[in-house]
Amino acid sequence: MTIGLQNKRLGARVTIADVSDALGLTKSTVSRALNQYPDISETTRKRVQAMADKMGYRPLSHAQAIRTGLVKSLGLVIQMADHDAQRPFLAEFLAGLSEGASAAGFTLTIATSNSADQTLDTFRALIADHKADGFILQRTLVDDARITLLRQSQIPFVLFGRVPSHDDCASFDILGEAAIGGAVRHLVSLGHRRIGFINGGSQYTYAGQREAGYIAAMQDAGLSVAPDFMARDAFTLDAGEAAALAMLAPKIRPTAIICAVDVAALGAYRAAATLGLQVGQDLSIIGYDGIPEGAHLQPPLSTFAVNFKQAGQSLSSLLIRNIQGAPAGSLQQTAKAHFLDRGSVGRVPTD
Amino acid sequence: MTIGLQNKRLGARVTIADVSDALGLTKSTVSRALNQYPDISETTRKRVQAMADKMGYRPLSHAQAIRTGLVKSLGLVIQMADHDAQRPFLAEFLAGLSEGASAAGFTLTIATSNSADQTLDTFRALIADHKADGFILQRTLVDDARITLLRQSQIPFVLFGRVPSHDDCASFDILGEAAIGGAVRHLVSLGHRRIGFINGGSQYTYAGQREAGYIAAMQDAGLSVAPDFMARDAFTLDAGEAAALAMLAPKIRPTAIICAVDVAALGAYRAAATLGLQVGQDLSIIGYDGIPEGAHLQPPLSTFAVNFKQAGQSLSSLLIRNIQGAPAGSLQQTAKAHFLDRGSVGRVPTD
DNA sequence: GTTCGCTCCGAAACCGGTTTCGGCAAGGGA
DNA sequence: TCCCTTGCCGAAACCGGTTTCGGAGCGAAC
Repeated sequence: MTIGLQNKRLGARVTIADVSDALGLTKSTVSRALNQYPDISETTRKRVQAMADKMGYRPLSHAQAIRTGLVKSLGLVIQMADHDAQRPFLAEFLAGLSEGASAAGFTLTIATSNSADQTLDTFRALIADHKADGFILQRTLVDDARITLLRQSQIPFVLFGRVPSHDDCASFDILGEAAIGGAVRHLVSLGHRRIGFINGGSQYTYAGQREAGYIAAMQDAGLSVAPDFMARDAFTLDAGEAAALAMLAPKIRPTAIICAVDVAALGAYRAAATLGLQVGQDLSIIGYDGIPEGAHLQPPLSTFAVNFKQAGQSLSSLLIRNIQGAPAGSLQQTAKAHFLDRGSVGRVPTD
Repeated sequence: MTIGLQNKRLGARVTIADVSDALGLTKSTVSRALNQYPDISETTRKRVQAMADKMGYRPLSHAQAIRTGLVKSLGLVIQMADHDAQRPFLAEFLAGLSEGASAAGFTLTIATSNSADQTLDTFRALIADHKADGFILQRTLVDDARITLLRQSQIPFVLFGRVPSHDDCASFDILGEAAIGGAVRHLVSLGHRRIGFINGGSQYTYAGQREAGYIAAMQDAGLSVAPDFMARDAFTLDAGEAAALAMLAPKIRPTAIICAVDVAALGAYRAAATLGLQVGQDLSIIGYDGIPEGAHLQPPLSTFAVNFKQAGQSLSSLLIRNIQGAPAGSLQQTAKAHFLDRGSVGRVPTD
């Protein structure tokens, strides 16, 4: 009999009650069957599953949420900043996050903010309204208030980056230290011995890692790490230009400069032009990030590209596992940046 | 007495029952009071509101959703494409959408797709699971399957663009025809009479509008619209270069070229360089979109910039009004692109 | 003094699921 | 044969809200 289906208006959603009515079972049995409860016989489990598929039943996630507490959504708060190297890759990053999320039946809830304070407020609001089961934190800071907030709220989260003071968090990161170390070794193999390093914003965790990679590789090569050959907090074109100019001004100057962020490398190109140095010949430059502008430079910038789509996928998959109960400490992954050798690197000039 | 609060564990969410208990009222009264029902006295309404504020009560949107049918979320499906001029502005666009949404208590649910077919599947999934109350459709097509799908699903949506065959939809759009028309008039005022036009992808609705703006302004100025001076479907750098080369090859060639999209203008720069033409002197070029690369060209590209943040805000606000019952036909807004006069335009060359 | 009509709130059903609890029937051991 | 598990499902409570319905209380009209 199809009693109970009669009063349904056409095109209305098929509920769990519709499925149970069609089978002559109760809602509870159907629910437990679909959720793999052990006290349902294999026979009826398959029967229920088949009927649910046939009728096109899809549970309403927000109806489930009120009992289970899971809204099946991942949260991302994008903080607007002028100088954000990840900006050109936002689409790829979102694509990765989205694919990783939807593969597990999760969706992506995003919000934006204009300042660090507003970011925290946004997090508080999203948490209070339980808009997401967990959050992705990109651009991690050495001292990151978001982590503190999420920790005390006991909400799952995953870091895009590694934070030394919170090394037990779930995280995914690109091995910046390995990339920069590789850059040093590559330059050394081309005969360079005076290699400068222009770092990015010290407040970000990546800066410490890339600097450590630089120093370690220099020491391994038996090269001195001269303070004059190191700059910090250059995460804009202008700052990169200024740092490069300062580094290149003395008589004894580097024959190669590694920039922790591509935008700083753009500034280094300008500095080279100002000083009449030919990039790739008189001065080798290696960047990091793989921003589109780098490809249009003359010569094109050799740099380390990051696969942001892959990063997004890994992050959402890690976060979902954390939400489903896996301990955060066991959810840590890393990947390598990919070197794009495009022309701004050459043998050490013979003078 | 605080009976009923005792068995609450610390830090647990404050529910509507907690509020009603604290006031000695029932859940239903509190609910109706907070939702401005007319059958609640002003006195108790204020009393309830005050207590709710004091206790920090915030209704769970997904708990409301199961009865009201509103999840208070706007959906956006981002289709990945290599040649998408809006890509660099995705962050601004999202910021606008997010601000407009959160101002009304809505959040943003986003998904990505890799093809038109997958986009439709994604929409179907989001609709089936009722993940959003309405959708934003950007990059509208002349023949847009998303519109058909959403129409027959009877889901609210708003277009970023105007679609002639669906002119009764809620929409926001930049007046591309006005921008291109303005470009023509500007060039005419500088003495140009042979003005070429390189259009973008014909499948997009913007192409028809910008072309119409070009033709109308040319005719208004008493200038002929030569077929040789018009190209279509150039939405990549290479295509723009090819179109510009073809247009500039004959003896009688345009002294100015208007490109419907900036990436095509990048190609036009290349073509000019190939032919030994100095941009801004021998050849004037005007673009449209305001992509970042344009600013780094020599000379910087004069182009029409779009305020994507504003667009996002308007779109989400229009969509929310539609969701709340306003007829789609009454929800149509337009805005103008902003001309950035940066150096790629000059007086007509005297030869 | 009834009756009528309002205003305002409580009781209870409802939304679409999940989860606890209890019980029936079949099977096994003593 | 009786009792005790065990497997399997139904009944009902529950989650956190919304909405319908009905009725108590009060003032005004007759």
